[in-house]
Amino acid sequence: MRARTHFQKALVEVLSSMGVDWPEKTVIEPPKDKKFGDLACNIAMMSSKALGKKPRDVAESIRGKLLEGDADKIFSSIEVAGPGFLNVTYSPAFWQRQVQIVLDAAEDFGQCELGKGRKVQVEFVSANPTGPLHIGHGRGAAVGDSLARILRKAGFDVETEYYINDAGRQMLILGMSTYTRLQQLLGSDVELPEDCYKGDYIIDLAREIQDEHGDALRSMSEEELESICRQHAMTRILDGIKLDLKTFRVHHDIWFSEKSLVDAGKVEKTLSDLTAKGLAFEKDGALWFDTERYGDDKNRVLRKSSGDLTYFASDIAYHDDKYKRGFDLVVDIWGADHHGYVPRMKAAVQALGKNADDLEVILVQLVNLLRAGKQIAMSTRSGEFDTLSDVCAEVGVDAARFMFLSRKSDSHLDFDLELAKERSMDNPVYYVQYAHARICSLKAKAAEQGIKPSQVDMAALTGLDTEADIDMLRLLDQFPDTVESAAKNLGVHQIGYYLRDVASSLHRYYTLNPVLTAGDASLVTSRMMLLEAVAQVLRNGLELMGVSAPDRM
RNA sequence: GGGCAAUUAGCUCAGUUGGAUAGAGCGUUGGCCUCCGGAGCCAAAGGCCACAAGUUCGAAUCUUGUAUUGCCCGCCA
Repeated sequence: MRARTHFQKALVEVLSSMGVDWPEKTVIEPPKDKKFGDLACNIAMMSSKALGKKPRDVAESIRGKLLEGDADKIFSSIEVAGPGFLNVTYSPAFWQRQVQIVLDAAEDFGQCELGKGRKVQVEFVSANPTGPLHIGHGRGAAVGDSLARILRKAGFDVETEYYINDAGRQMLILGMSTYTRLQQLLGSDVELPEDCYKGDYIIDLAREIQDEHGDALRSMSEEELESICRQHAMTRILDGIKLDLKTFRVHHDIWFSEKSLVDAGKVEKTLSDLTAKGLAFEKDGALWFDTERYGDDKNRVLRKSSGDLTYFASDIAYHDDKYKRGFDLVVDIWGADHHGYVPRMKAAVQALGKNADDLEVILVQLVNLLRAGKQIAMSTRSGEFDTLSDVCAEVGVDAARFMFLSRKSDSHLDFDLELAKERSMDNPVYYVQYAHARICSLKAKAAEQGIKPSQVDMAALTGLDTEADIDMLRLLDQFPDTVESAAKNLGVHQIGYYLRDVASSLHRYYTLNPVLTAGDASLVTSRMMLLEAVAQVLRNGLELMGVSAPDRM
């Protein structure tokens, strides 16, 4: 059993014997300072009012009952400290069993029950298929994909989705851009209209059409040509996006077409439903949604006086569709410049009969692309920007993903290409991977010497009794808590910080404690098993980030 | 003008239901290769958690105000 689980269970028993309910704000956590033991709990302060006694007195009586019930001497000490904290220290034997727990669970170690099978959808990237993915999309892709992995690990039933904006004006502009480029290739002296996409990739697409259809193009009508251009451009760009994401180890279960919503009449249906409920109304020739009643600054237009639908209208229909598919929680990952869009979307969700909390929006801040400290200018309009595939090709998928996940989503990220290639602590992906490779190297060497830890009796683990051993074990025991916390707070970056801690502990352990040359045979094998458990946790953590754990570097 | 977010060591950043003496990396300074991978380790210095009030046993964390910075504010997508 894990330490926190054990402690909580023991406390619940003691409290119920005292006739007190478990206080909601009770916290059990490893204290900042090791001298306060392995775990600290504030339960005496939390329940002192209900018992009508001083926190320290409550703590003392809880302590007594805990020790009474501890027949197997799992606790090596329980202390009352400060204002009434209960600090417990576990026996070495308890910690040594963690090796077995990790090795038995193997790739499932870290799994927890937080989600209880709740259905969650994570929708991310969803870039318009009008051009290749750039580095900003890459961050959203890394965050979304990693979040899905974490939520799965935390016991949620997760589905990932990409929403394809294939119905709006952007597609017309894309078609027009390609069409114009094609005209130019055919020798016509036309200018590219102002709002068109100017990237060179559009010229490539036009050239493909030229190669495919040849002289047949000259006999086609303008409508036919535009349609061919639009179709070809969208299909090819979407294929490119799918390929980029695959290379980036990002997976979407569902690719959902906006056009399919519109064609099925679901957008119109949603609008009439809102109108029927009295939430939408006509004004100045347009149809408005009364988002103000849900706290938005102002009401929003659903259908323009021109008759065109706004994006907001199809977004509402889209989210309605999501909930009708049975998701308990919907997570949307957006660029932070869309933060003003959150209140109206939350309003829409409530109008659909759900709670505002049934939609979580993660805002991903902009990425500053740098090279050796100097900013690289990015602009889709001029067509000069760094694509995700360029960045991956230069620094590698592992470094890119780790870098994207190295900050809270909602804070700006400086992505320095030179730094991402560097092999130093500035670039922790190598630090963490190196820790794993070191263990693998030891294992290989051990195998040469005929040491096979997997066959060793668990009793040998009693040799793991130094402070360094216990520190290591305690840290491994925190992995499931880290997963749970990352899932609960949708804080994807927490995994990377934890892994840096584990790697740091491993490097220290490795430097200060001889493993293969420890002398005593059972000590050698028990240390090998400890390191095997460390490697397992590193692998599991890196897997959550979508980063590889190489055996050799 | 209104709204959202941010402000923590020289730099880049962690710190989430309020907990004990505020942490990490980089950089700086000084050490560690007879030794399983030095892409490593150890140690030191470095802080008024932007500022000011408030809430309470206790505040980097919650409330209010101020300052600075970024972003958003269309019948755009």
